[in-house]
Amino acid sequence: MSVFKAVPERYDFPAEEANIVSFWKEREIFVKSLERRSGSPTFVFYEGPPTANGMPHNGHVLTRVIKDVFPRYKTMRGFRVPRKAGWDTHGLPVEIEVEKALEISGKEGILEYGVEKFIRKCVDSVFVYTKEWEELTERIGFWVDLSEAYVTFHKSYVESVWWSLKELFDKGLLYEDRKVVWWWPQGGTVLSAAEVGEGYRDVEDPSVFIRFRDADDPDLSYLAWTTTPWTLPSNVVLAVAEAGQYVEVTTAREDGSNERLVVAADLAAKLFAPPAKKKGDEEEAPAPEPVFSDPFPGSDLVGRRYRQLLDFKEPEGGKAFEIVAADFVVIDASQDHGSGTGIVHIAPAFGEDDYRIAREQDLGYLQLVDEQGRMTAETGELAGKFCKDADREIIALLKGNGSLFRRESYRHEYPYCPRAKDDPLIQLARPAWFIGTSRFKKELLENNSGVNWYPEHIRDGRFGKFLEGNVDWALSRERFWGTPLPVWRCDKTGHTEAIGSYAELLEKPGLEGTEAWQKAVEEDPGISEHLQVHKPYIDEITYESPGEPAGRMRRVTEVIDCWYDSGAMPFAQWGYPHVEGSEEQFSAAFPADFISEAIDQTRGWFNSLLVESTMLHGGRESPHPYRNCVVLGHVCDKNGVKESKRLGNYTSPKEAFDTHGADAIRWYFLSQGHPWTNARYGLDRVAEAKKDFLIRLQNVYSFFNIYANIDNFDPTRGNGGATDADGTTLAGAEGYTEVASRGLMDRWILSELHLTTRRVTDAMDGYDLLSSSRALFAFVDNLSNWYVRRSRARFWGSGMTDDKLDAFWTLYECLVTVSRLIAPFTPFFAEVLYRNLVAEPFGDSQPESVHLTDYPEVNEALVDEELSRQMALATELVALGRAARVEAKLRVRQPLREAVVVLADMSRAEPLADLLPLVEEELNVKEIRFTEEAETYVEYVLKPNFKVIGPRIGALVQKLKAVLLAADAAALRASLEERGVCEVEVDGETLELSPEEIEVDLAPRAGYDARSREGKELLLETAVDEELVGEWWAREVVACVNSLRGERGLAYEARIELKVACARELRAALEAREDYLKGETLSLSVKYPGEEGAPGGKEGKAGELAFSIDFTLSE
RNA sequence: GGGCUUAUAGCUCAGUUGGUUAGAGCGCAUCCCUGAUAAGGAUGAGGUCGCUAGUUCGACUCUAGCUAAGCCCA
Repeated sequence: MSVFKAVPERYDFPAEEANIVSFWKEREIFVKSLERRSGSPTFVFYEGPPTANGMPHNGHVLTRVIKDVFPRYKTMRGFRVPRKAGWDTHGLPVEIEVEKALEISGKEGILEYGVEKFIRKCVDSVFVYTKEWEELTERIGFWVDLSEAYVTFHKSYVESVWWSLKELFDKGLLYEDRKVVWWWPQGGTVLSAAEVGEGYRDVEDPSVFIRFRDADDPDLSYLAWTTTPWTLPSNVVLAVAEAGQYVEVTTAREDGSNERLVVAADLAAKLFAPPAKKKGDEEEAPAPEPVFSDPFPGSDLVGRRYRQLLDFKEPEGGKAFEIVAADFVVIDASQDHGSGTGIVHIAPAFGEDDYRIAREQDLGYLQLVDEQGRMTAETGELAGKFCKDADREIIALLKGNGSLFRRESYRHEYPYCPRAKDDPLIQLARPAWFIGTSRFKKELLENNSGVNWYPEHIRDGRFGKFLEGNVDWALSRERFWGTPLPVWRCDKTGHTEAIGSYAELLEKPGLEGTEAWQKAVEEDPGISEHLQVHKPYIDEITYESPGEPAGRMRRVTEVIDCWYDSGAMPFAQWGYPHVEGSEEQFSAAFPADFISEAIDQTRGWFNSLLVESTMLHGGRESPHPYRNCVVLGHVCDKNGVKESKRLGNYTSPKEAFDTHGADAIRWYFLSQGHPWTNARYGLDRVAEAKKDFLIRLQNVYSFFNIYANIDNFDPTRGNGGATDADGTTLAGAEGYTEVASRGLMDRWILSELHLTTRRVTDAMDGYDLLSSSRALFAFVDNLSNWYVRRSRARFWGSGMTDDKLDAFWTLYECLVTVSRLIAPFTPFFAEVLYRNLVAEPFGDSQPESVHLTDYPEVNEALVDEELSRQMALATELVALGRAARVEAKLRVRQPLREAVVVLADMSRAEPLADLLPLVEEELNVKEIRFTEEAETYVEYVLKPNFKVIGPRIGALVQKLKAVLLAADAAALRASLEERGVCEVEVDGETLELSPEEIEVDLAPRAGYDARSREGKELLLETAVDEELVGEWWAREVVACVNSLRGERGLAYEARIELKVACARELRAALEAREDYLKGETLSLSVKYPGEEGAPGGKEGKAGELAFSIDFTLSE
C-alpha cells in the first residue's frame, strides 16, 4: 500500500475536476471556508448581478474567474469573505425576449395582450437560463452563495429601492422634466439606443436653407439649415457659436432689390457660389456678385431678435425668437453640411441639444407634433398630417412667405423602427423623471478619486471624464417590467409624493385598489408574491389627496431604469432599511473591498453604484461603495474581434470545459496578460496555457509520486499528528533534516519557494494578477527544469540515504506549498495535489481541503537571496558553456578537461565555489577555472554607468563615454581597485569617478573561441585525451543499456546481468570503469561475449566504435 | 463628431520614477535526451518598440501632431 495515490497514466483534467466538484459539494467546503473565518475581519465582495435571461458566454467566464480568485485568496489570508450572489431581473431585454416569444411588439401590442399576463411572462422569462448559469458557476469553480442570492424584482429589494427614491424625492433630488428620446410614433413607444442602432437606413431627406427675418430690419435675415422641415413650426430660437466668425452677405433678390443674409464666414463662399452653368444654357446677364462684409464674432449676434417663421402658436414659458449662443454649434467648412450655415435652428421639443440649451438658457417650449407624430390642431391646414409627410407642405408655406432660401436633398443615415421597417423614428421630448446627480458632481469626483482602479487610468480617464460631464440621470422608463417609480400624484392638484414601502402605502387615508392583487392571488395561489409591488397591481392603488378631498393620488405610470436597481444592491440586497437586521448587515458589508466587471460597466454598474452611494450615504468615509475595482477587457476571438452572437465567432464555454478543464481556462485568463486588455481567446490558447503550467506541474508531481512510492517515503512517519504541513511541524517526522543542513540545491529551491511566496502575496495584495501568475510560472519552471532535472540522480539510487531523504522532503515541501499558492488560481488541481500529498496521508490532523488552509507565509529564514543570485550566475555560465559546446560540435556525453571563466567582476568568483560542481556536471567538464590572466583572453571595455553619472555630469556624459573607450582600461581598473577612485580628463576637466559610476564589460580577444555575455566570458578547452574519450565511451554504453531497460519496461530498481559485444579498445575502456558501468545500469555482472556479433539486444556507437548489448534479469 | 484605450519579434503578450545589447511563451531552424517518455531539454535566427516632430547629455518610456484598431457616447 503506497503512501501516495498513484498518478493515473493519462491525467484527465476535466474528469478530475468533476470529482473535485462533487467533493466540495459533499463536504460543503465553501461553507466550511466561511465558518473557519467566522470571527475574522470581513473582506467585502459585491457581486454585480448578471441577467439570467441570456446564455452565459466566455466573457462571463472571465468575469467569474476574476471574481473568484480574490475572495479565495483573501479567505486563505485570514479574512471572512461572504459571497452573496445576485440576479438582475428587470429591464427592456426581458420585455423584448417575451415580446419575441409572444410574437407581439411595442406598447400597443403589450396593452392588447394584457399587462398582467405580460408581466407574468416576464417573471417566467427571467430565469430561463438559470440552469446554465448555475452549471457554469459550479464548473468554473466560482464560489458564490446562490441560495441566498438577491433578486432585483423581489419585494424586499423593490421596497429598498423605493426607500432610496423617497429619500431623494424628499430632498428635491427626484423631479419631473422632459427628455428628448427616439420615439416610434406609430407604436407610441421609446426605443432604446440599441434598437435605434439596429434601424439605421440610408435615405434621402429634404435639405432646406431658411431665412429668419430680423425683427426690426426687413432686409436682414439669418440663414439656418435643417433636414427636418417639420420641426420648423416649433422653432424657438436660433443658436450661434459665440467665438465663430460670421459675415453679412449682400445679395440681390429676384425682384432686384438687395437683402442681407448672415452666415458663418467660412461657409459663406460655398453657400453663395454662382450656380454651375449647364451646357446649352443661354448666356444670361451675369447675376451681381454677392458682397461680403468684414467678419464679426458670433457674440455680436447673441440677443438679436427675429420674427417667428410660421405663427401657429407662441412658445410657452421662456425666451423665444432671439439668437443665443450654444457650445455645440461648430463651423466646419470641410464637412459637406455640418452646421450648414453656422446658425442652428433650435426646436427644444425635437432635439437633445436643443432641449438642453432650452433648460440652460431658460427658453420657451413649443411642440406642434403630437405623440402619434401628427401635426397638432394649432397648425391649421397641416393639422393631423404625419409630421414627415408634412415636410413638403411646410416647405411650400415657407416658399410662399419668402422664407425659403434654397432647397436641396440630402442623403444620410436615418433610423427606422426595427420592428416596423417603414416607420421612421422621430426625436421627441417626453415627460420624464430625473435624479439631480449633477448637483453632486464634486462629491462624485471626490468619491471616485479614492477608488483604486485597475487599471489606474479609468479613474481620471474614461470614468473620470464621464463624471466630469455628468448630467442629471433620466431615471424613468415608459415600460412595464421594472421597479415602479414610487411617486403618486393628485389627479386634481398635481401634488406629488413618494412612497418608501408597501406598508407605508397601506397607511394612506382612503386607500383603494388593493383588491386587484387579492384577486390575482385568488385566481392563482402560486403567483409570485413579489409581483405585488409591480405593475399592474401597484398602479391600481390610489388614495386620498392630502388637502384636496376630491382628488385621488394615483401612481405615475413609469418604471425606473434597471441600472438603478443594480446600483442599489449594497443596501437593497439586504432589504434595507425595512427588513429586520438589515441595518447591521448593510453596515457590516459597506463599502465593498472589491468588485470587478467588464469595461462596459463604467457607465453602468460602476456608475450607478457610485452615484447612489454618493447621494444616499454621503456622510460615510469615502471611497464608497467600492474601494478596489478590477476592470476587465472583452473576450475577443483570435483576430481580436469581440465575440458576439451575430458573428458566431466563439466556442461555447462548455466546449472548453470539456476539452481542457476549468483550471486551464482559469489559468489562461489569469496569466495571458493584464485582465483589462482584451483577451484573444481560443481553445488552442487555453491548451497552450495548460501545457506550460498545469501539465508541467503535473509532471513534477508525477515524478515525485513515482519515486516516493518506490522508496516508501512517508511524511507522516513518526509524526502523524503534525498540525500543519508547512515545514515547521513536519520537522518532527522521521528522517527530517533541517533545511540549513541540506545541500545547496535544496536550500536554493526552498529559497526560491519563499521568494515566490513573497512575490505572489505582494502582487495579489496589489490586485496584480499578471505578476502573481508569472511568479508562479517561474517557480514551476525552476522546480521542473532545474531542481528536478539536476536532482534526478538523487532519487534513482537504491535504498534510502540521507541525501535522498533530503531530496524527498524538499520536493515534498515545494509541492505542498505550491498546492496552496495556486489554490486561488487553479483551485481544482491545487485540491488534487493537496488531497494526495497531505489530506490523505495525514488524515484528520490536517484540513480536508486546501481551501481550508492558510495561504503560505514567507519564511524569511529560508530566503537566501545571495544564493539565488549565485545560482542565477551559475545558470548563465551553463548557458554560455552549452552555446560553446554547440559551436564546437562536442556532444554533452564527451567529457572535457576544463572551462576557463572570466568575470568582469571577479569578486563574484569566490562565492560561486560551492556551485561550481553543478556547472561542471551540467557542462560535463572536469574543472571550471577562473583565470588569473584574464587579459590573455579578453579586453575590458569601460562605459559610464549612465543612470548613476548622468545626473551628475549632464551633457559631459557622451564625451566621457568616448574617453573611457579610448582609455587604458587596465590602468583605470587598477586605480579603482587600489584607491577606490580613478581620474579621467574630459574636455579639459578632471573627473573623479567612483566604481559605481563605471561599468565594466568584456570583449573577447580575437583568436579565441569563446562565449561572452554581459560581463561574463567562458572558454572551453576542447582538446580531449584517452581518459576523456574512455569516459565518453562508457557513458554511451550506459545510455544504451538504460535505453533498452526502458524499452523492455524494466522496473526502475530491477537488477540485471549485462553482456556487451564490442571491439577490444572499447572493452578495455569499459573494464577500467566497471564500477561506474555497473552502478549506472544496476548490473550485477558484465560479460564480454566477443568482439563481433550482437547478443541480440540493442546496438549503439561510441564515437566510431560500434557495439551491441543485451542483458537478462538477475534472480 | 467627442472621450478613453491600444499599437513592442511571424503570433500572443511583458517591459517597474527616461540610462545606451528591449524580454517571455508559442511558432520556426538546428540539435540533444530517452529511468517524468503519448514527456523533457539546449542553441539559434527573428525587433529603425505604428509614423512625424519636439524636450533631453540620453526616449520603447515624456510632450504635440498624425495614422490605424477597439470600446463607450453622440
